[in-house]
Amino acid sequence: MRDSSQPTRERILQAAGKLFHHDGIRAISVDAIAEKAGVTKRTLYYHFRSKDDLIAAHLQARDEPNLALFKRWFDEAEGNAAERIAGIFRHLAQSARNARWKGCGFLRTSVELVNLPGHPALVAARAHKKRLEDWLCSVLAEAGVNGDTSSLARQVMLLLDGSFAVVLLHRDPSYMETAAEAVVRLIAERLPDAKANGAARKARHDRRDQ
Amino acid sequence: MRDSSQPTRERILQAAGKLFHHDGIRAISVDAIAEKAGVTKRTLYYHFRSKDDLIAAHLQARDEPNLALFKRWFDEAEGNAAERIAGIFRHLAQSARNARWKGCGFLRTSVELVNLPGHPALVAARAHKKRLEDWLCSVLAEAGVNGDTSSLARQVMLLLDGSFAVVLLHRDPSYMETAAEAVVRLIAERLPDAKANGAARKARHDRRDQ
DNA sequence: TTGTGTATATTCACTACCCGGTATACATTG
DNA sequence: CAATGTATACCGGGTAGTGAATATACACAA
Repeated sequence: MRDSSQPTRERILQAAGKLFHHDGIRAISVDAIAEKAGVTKRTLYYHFRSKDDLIAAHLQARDEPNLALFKRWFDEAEGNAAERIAGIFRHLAQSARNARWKGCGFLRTSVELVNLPGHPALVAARAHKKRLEDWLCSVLAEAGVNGDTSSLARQVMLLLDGSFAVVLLHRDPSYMETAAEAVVRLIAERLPDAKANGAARKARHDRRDQ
Repeated sequence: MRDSSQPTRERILQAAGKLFHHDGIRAISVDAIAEKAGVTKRTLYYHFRSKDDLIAAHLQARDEPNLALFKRWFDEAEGNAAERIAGIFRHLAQSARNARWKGCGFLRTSVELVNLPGHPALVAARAHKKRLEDWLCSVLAEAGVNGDTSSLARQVMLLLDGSFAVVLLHRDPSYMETAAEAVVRLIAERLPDAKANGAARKARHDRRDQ
């Protein structure tokens, strides 16, 4: 593929990203995206086979950067694993205070396409969430969490996606602080370096029994 | 309003409910609703001022029954408050195993209307979720939960709406069992009748200090 | 260097259709 | 008659997607 083709495709994806995020994929027309990108609709259809293809490509393009952002927030946070994961939620709360914040594009897309089971964008959305959950699972395992780390990672995902949904509905970012508290409570007592904590001692004891 | 007007209006609402739930509000046309209800579009517009009005009326009509269902699931469950709230999640998991299950209509509507901030349906959706959270809060308070019951109710709501979102995305009801586990862990250690539990003893001790 | 073929990239104008909502006339009932 | 419903037929506007022509860039031959 030629170099000069990249910018145009990128510009279309960027324009689509902004508009999709702001109004939702069904509310935005192909014409609006083309206009925002400064190209003709016909050019858009040269780079993408259909609107559905464009939606899928948009989510695929967001996968990596989104994951990287979460990892950066985790890396930059201080404290044990529980506190650092909670840090992600606090960063999210900060983002959600911006009026333009519109929740999670992957989640929203999966809702908007609920009646199209095989849609490629749904596949991309699921893959993204799965990758995030797997990363959380590995982080918890590395932190030496007792018991079933994959179950704990799923609980964190429930709180994360719950935050996206609830904050979008109520437009109240404080729910993300609430989620952060829950995350700490669920993880902290399972960490090996929990000090003088009855529950943690009991957990370690249980594990020794097996 | 006349008696004979009620069935027609009801039939329209019921048809709209089924179609909205199955495909989403933006994917369903007014014509489709009218046809499903067995009336002409003009009749529909006699009973409802606009499609937006119909959407809002639909959510308002679902508010009470939905709440009642959750309360019934709670009442019919056995065990302490934590177990009975977890019972709601297990009932939800059972529902979600049905292929026709499509998540929470209130949540989905709030996503589909994200670009229309003042939409009456959004008001209805928020009111419903608030009512549910308030009910949870009162249930927790009656169970004698230690500490901040409203914060705990918010955590349960995060897990509930997180379940709706995640299960809809992955089409995997087992996440609701995971949520049930998290609910039990978050609530149980705060219950006054927790036996020989170090964490619970600590919680009671903290409260005595204040 | 100049001409020519070819793949890439883009534009304008267009179709066929579906959408929410309505004007108007007709029916039923008290 | 008058109020409440219902039916047909229609409107303006927006939708995803396309046909045909054109512009650009570059390889290669004369």
